[in-house]
Amino acid sequence: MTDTPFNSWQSVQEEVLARIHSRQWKPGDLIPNEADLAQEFGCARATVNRALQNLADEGLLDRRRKAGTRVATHPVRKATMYIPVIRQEIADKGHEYGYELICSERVLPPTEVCNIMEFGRRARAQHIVCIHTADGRPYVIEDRWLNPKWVSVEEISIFNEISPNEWLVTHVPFTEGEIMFSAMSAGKTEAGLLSCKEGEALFVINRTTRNKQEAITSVRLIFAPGYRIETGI
Amino acid sequence: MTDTPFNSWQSVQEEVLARIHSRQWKPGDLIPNEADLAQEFGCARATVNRALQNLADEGLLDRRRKAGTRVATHPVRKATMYIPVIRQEIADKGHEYGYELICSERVLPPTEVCNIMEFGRRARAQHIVCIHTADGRPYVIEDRWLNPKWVSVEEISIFNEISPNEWLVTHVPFTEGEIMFSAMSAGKTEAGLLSCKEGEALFVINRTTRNKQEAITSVRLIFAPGYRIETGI
DNA sequence: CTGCTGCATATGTATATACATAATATTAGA
DNA sequence: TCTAATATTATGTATATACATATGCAGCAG
Repeated sequence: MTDTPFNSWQSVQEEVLARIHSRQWKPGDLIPNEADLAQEFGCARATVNRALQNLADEGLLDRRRKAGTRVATHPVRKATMYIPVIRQEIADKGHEYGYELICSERVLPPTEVCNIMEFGRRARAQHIVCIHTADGRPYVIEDRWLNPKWVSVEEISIFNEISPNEWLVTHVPFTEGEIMFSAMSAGKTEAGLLSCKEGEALFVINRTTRNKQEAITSVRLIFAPGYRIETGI
Repeated sequence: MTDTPFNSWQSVQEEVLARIHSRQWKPGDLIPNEADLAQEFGCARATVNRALQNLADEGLLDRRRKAGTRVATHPVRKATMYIPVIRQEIADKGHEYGYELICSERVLPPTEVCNIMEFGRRARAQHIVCIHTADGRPYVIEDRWLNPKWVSVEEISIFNEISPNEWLVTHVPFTEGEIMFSAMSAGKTEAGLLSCKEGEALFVINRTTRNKQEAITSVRLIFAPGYRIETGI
């Protein structure tokens, strides 16, 4: 029985969560409809709606009109990773940030990059390789292709001072993109830049950002050995 | 000028997004308050509120009472990864799923596991190693420690038939947990189980789930070479 | 038995209103 | 001038009401 009044959507959400966790409502179960819950909790339907909708967003409930609300059978583990600007990430860990431009050239991208960025075969693009360091030690290689349409030739010289990673965030807007996590073995190049042994396992993030379909940039971040990315669920 | 009526929170959100993307409202800018926007869009403040709140949830806006709403300076790239049950993941890719139990033993966990799970030093725990296959080829090693408090001795025999990964989802509730992505080199054991070469780079997911602080299980998923996890931003 | 139609129903959303809360800005007091 | 009390303001939320929309299901026609 509930003698406390559920007068906030958060408290309703907590109660619903408690019932799920206590298995009073088991995965797959149909739970009472909003109107009934509102009456039971002594609040408005809108309040219950807010709570249930939020839980549905988080993947704990499945809701369908007319069919009602049920506890998700496979509570999809949704992990939300926050991907900060690299300088920030290093600073947050309490290390001193460093940046070095390794290479900047305007060349024909490899077909792989052309495919991802949906480039014409003949168009040159800006290729930039740089490295971010933490307390002087290599932290991550940033290997990036830029659509020249979005970054003028004059602007490119800025990358002697500031990393594309950081500059782009505040200067070029994007509407959508893809991100991919994977692992690779250090080749000769990576081993050299990251001062690690060849063959070591490296964590890799590939990211392409677009503005209304059109690719702005595609980057591959190759982290030094031992890097890991963590979050709560 | 807006001659179309913004009579749904989605349309308001789109308009706001458009203004951000067009840089009419630049990162750091203070945008008009809800009441003014409501008037401009010809809708109720609640509708504007829903739209802005949603954008704030996605990290595109920063909102503070009294201070107002501004465009996020560092639009934190938030990547949401959906981590399905392995069987489902393999089935979704159109492969035939297979499962094999490699080892099941009740032993003292290594200190590393004890620390993560906050176990006593003397308590034995259930250790399970199994492998998931796609079309007969090794897909991922599941190396798991179970808190015996949450899984009875009788229940353990079920793991001859069904993977802990799958069984736990529907049988043991959890309230929170941590997840970590990293990379490792294949040792002799991993190479054997995944039939790959020693030293190959493998993608690794570590996950610990808890119920009200208390650890239920801690698992390490070691994927076959080439595995990657992707999502949109 | 099959397929279509329409009704009942649960969720989804818009609105006006009212008050709560946080945090800035202002003012009064020492 | 500095500090503390107070007013102002933008967002946050609860409420009742109304209507929109999807869809399961029953009933009907073929």
